[in-house]
Amino acid sequence: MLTFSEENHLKSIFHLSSESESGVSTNSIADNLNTKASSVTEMLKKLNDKLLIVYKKYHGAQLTEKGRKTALNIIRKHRLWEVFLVDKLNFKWDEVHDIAEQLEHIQSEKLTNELDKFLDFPTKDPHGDPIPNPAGFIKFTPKLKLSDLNIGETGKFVGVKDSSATFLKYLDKRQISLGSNIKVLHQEEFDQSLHVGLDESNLTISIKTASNLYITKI
Amino acid sequence: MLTFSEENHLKSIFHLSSESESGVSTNSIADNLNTKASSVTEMLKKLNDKLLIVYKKYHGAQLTEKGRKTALNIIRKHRLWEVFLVDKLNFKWDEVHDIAEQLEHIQSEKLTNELDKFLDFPTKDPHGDPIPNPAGFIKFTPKLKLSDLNIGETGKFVGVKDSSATFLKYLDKRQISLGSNIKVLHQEEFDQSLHVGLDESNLTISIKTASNLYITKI
DNA sequence: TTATTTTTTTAGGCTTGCCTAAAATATTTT
DNA sequence: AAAATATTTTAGGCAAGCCTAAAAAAATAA
Repeated sequence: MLTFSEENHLKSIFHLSSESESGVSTNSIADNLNTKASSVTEMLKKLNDKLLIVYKKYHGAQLTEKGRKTALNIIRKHRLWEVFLVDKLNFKWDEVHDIAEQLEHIQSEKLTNELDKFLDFPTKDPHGDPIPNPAGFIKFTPKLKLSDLNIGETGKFVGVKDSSATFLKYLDKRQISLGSNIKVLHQEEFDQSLHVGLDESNLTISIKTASNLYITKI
Repeated sequence: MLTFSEENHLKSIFHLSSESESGVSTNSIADNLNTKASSVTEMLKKLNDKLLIVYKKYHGAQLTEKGRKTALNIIRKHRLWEVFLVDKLNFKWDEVHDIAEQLEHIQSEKLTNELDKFLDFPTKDPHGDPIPNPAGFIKFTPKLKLSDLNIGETGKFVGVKDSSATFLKYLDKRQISLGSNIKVLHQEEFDQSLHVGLDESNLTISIKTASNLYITKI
């Protein structure tokens, strides 16, 4: 049985691992969890002793297989609860994160699996992120950004890089929603902003926005 | 924002209050929460400072209006989640308590109220206990026990006093379920056990069992 | 490759929530 | 009402998880 703090550190290490090949740095974890490096160091020692990570002083942390499974189970719960909140309780996609951060720590394998069944075994959360299966398998899809497309190409909007409430609400306002097909029509030389076609209408989005939208090429 | 421990103490005081008119004793809270009296004393001081209880040294604790509202909100969440687990996720009534003990601490008013709506505003939890409304109003029904009935009288089984998994599973085995009408046919002089009629069949139940079954007279 | 800067760890401190043992108070018995 | 018992509080300690400041190590720049 892990504490909330231990679980949060594992989750953080998992998320940061995708960005760097080798060990995850102490500072990056501290930033991610809004704590201090010294607190993280303490925790890394503890997780190392519990065989959840491999930690070498001054060289960051890497999840062991056990740690990875544990992290993925937490992420599984987080994402299933997000689906529950949106699909069953009328929450918007920008309102679910903080509540799921609490719910992801509830300990009951049966609960998780019954919830999964109740939701009809969803494969993606409301932000398009994949939901790990009970065995800890997760289906990653290559992360292409809208900003990676060439002029004339079309992408299907399948996920967000930045899932802050601010960004999600902005997408709602622009009526950019998961599943939309977006065609890159033109790029402004001055500020790299993109003119795109979405449904029947055209709109302009900044390069910053475009690089936060995950797409699959069509 | 209260800690889990503060919430648990408030809940405990609320439950124990129904049994004693005046202050709830330190020891009874310690027993209830499986901690020690000295730990409870500390917490009572803290809750007193936060105006959630009135605590006088050596004279136990009583909830303030604020404390009562807070306790009832926790109980509301606990019981709504129990309904969710049984009605939506196929849990048995003896399996839900421990999970609801975790879920009751989730902080989101919107979540609680949306859950309530999703469950179609239930008034009772799976053990027959009333669910407080958002304002902290709770509908108590007089607690008559099956053992209080006279020979020949009939009661409708509406709740359990002891809601331990052991007792609940025992009731399942005897096919005694919420809503059943139970007629007291005869009482054994030797051990006070009761012969009762339930549906089409007759059965014998111990006086201990009978005093754990809440009924309303028919 | 030495000096400077950045990152990480160590040392020591704080709060919360728990504990045991001893002291204080309240309750019950005689 | 005094003595005996039971309950509650105080005192002091411990682990977890956080912090700041100083020391150590690693990375970068000169």
